[in-house]
Amino acid sequence: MVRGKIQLKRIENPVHRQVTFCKRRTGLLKKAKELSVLCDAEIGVVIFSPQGKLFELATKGTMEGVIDKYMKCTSGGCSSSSATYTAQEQLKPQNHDPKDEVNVLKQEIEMLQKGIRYRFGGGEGAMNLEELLLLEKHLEYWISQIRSAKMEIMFQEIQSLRNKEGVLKNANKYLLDKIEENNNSILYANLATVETNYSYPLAMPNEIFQF
Amino acid sequence: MVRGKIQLKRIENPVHRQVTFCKRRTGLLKKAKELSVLCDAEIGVVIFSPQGKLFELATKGTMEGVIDKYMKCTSGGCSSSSATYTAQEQLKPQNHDPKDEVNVLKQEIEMLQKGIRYRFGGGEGAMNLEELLLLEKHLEYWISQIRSAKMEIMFQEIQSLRNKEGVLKNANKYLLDKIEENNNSILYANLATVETNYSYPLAMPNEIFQF
DNA sequence: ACCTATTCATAAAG
DNA sequence: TCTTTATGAATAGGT
Repeated sequence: MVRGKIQLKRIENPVHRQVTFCKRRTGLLKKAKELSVLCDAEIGVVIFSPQGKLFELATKGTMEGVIDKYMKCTSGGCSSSSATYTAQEQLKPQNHDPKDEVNVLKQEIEMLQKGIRYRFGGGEGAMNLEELLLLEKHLEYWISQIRSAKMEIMFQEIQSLRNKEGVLKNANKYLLDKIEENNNSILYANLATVETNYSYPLAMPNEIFQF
Repeated sequence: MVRGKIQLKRIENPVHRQVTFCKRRTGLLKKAKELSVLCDAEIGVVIFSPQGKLFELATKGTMEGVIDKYMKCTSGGCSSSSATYTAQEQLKPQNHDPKDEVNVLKQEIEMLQKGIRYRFGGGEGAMNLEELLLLEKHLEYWISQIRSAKMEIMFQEIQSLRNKEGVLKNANKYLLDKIEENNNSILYANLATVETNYSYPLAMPNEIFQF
């Protein structure tokens, strides 16, 4: 039985890790096959165990076919333009919603990283140092943008939770005072009835009721 | 709502198929990432939509790395560490305390960035492409490490605050109930004194003062 | 390997 | 595309 949410960290117990690897590997390949069949997609999955053992799945053909297609896509243009970004103002996103910004920037970085990997390998399209410096600066900038956008979202959440905490604490304080007040009323009510009928029998110290 | 078991065949309705593709693609990549993290496996996933659009995920490095490793595995034996991947191994910090890790990595990055700026500018110490590639990979890795360490800390804070919130809410609820109870007791106390003609003026139920 | 309480993923609808 | 919701599917931990 699943106890609590899973933690997204490396499983330290080697036995558990091995069992989980086996189960989830099966699950992953099953999901991949399902996606391929249901949606008519070509999918390649490669899994290396920590020991370096290979597990693979290629739907609609061979893994080599998938790799070839992948190479063509990353070099040519399955995804959108990989034009050079030179104008500084293009670096500054107009969008001011942090979440959108994160997604946009993630995509941009992904694209650029693809570009770098490809053109880095040599060949006619290889980049020179100047181009590389520019790209690196762009990447740095974009990474910092993503990070600060994420930070902003998380800080907002933390701030909001802290505010909630404050409100609740005040509410607690108020309620405690209220209870105190009520207790005094009870005490008072009883003492009052006592005093009017018995002259002095029960002058008990109030501290008894101080909690 | 899911109606019955899924049929493992191509979804004919194009809208449904597109939606399902989007959802399941996300799910598949998430599962792959989880498997990689939990079990320390290197995984590459390549998905081509029916329209030929590429979606990819490579854990622990680049897709090129995965493909290289795959090629080596399928051609020769799958025995682990080849020289290409020794650098990657060395990147893994042994330290598992997030805060220390952040500081260490920050310093390393700062140092490296200084080094890059210096050696990038040309002159006798200028780096060649290979060195730059290695450095870029290091930077990418370290930046991601810092980010995830930060994320972990912040998530912990958020979790802690959420817990606090829950505790305080429960406390509030409890206190409100208590007030209700006290109010009833006041009513009871008054009624009692009237009815018994003050024979036992102070036999008040202790529970009133139990907090 | 099997079981099952739980969490997770997701199809359909809004 | 997002959110919601009801339900099927995956799976962690035990046996």
